[in-house]
Amino acid sequence: MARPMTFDADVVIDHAVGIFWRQGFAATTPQNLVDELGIGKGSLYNTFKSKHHLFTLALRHYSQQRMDELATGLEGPGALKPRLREALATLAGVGEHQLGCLTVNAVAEVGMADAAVAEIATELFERMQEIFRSAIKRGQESGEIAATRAPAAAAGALMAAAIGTAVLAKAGTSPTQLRRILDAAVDI
Amino acid sequence: MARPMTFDADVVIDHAVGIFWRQGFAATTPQNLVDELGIGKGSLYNTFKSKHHLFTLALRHYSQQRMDELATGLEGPGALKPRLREALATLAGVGEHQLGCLTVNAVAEVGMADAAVAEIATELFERMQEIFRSAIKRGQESGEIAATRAPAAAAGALMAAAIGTAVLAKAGTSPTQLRRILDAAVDI
DNA sequence: AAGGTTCTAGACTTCTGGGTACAGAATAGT
DNA sequence: ACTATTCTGTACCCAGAAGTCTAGAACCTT
Repeated sequence: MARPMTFDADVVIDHAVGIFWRQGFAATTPQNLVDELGIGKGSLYNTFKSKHHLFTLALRHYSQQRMDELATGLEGPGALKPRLREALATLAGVGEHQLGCLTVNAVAEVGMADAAVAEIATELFERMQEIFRSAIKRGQESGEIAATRAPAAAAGALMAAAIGTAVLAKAGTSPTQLRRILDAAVDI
Repeated sequence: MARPMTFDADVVIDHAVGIFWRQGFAATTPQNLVDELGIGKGSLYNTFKSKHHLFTLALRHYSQQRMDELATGLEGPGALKPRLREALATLAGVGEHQLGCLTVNAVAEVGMADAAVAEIATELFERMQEIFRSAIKRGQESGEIAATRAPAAAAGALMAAAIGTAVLAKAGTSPTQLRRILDAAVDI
């Protein structure tokens, strides 16, 4: 018994991800959002409360999507290393957008000063490490990776490499060089 | 035949590094700078032209300082690996400020959108990789590191690990965990 | 088809970021 | 001591960021 919303909030959040990704949080104005999302300011603030809140929603959406992608990308039979390489390259956006990782950007921009962002980022990093860890463990069981290495620490190193590569990608490092770095990182 | 400046520009720049490091570029207001630097707005804009220009000066100052530190830290005789570990930990600010790396933060915040920042960052990354590369080469000559590895690629991987660790540090990861990650990364 | 309710567009308001202008203070040379 | 010059501090300015408010549109129920 009331007028229904003319847009799908999830679609808008998904769209907002791209905007924040390109511009960062501070550099994105409400006007930017209104223009690009194609909804009015009233709807924006009615539905999402504030720019900051929309940002956290976008960040969370992005994190989950990325981690699901990573998990499925590493699963399945066959050689692990090429899968790892590909997964890292995808995470860092090598060769396509070169925008780095939204979460990494967010952490670097606001860091601990923003509790909500810090929490989402911490969650993502934990999940990422866990995904890497289990992949490494599987690799060790199949004999592809030396069993001498502690999976947790190696997973952490992989994660650090992924994050570092994302930053380098954003800084404009060439895809070929990024590939070489990833190859070296995966050869643990 | 004119009134002399009552402050040393280099000292102020050095001080500004800390402010930008803690708060980021966008989140730092001219008022912040005036308050913390202890100079008037007139002097600020007279001497440094704009907030952005001061930022680039601070960033450059920081980069050079950090890289000099890194280079001297890796020189000298003795085992290379502990030196590397220590150098990486210092770069990422493990256990002290945990603010990550100013340059990394800057890249993640503004990225390619700011040509000056991008240039300084690229320079720093190149120099960092070069320092790592020559250290690795020395390690190979002394037999501490397997000669099968390509120094350039390994240096890139080390750099990525350093950057990633800096981000993780800023995200609030515990020093002990960061140490473990660095240990794994250095064991290439 | 009428009414209650919720959504929408966008004009409007507030506030602050970033910077300028200017009056006065401190010097070195003469 | 006087002056030309450059520095300092502060009041001021303007644009735009973030958010509010309201008139009216769209829908569901009955």
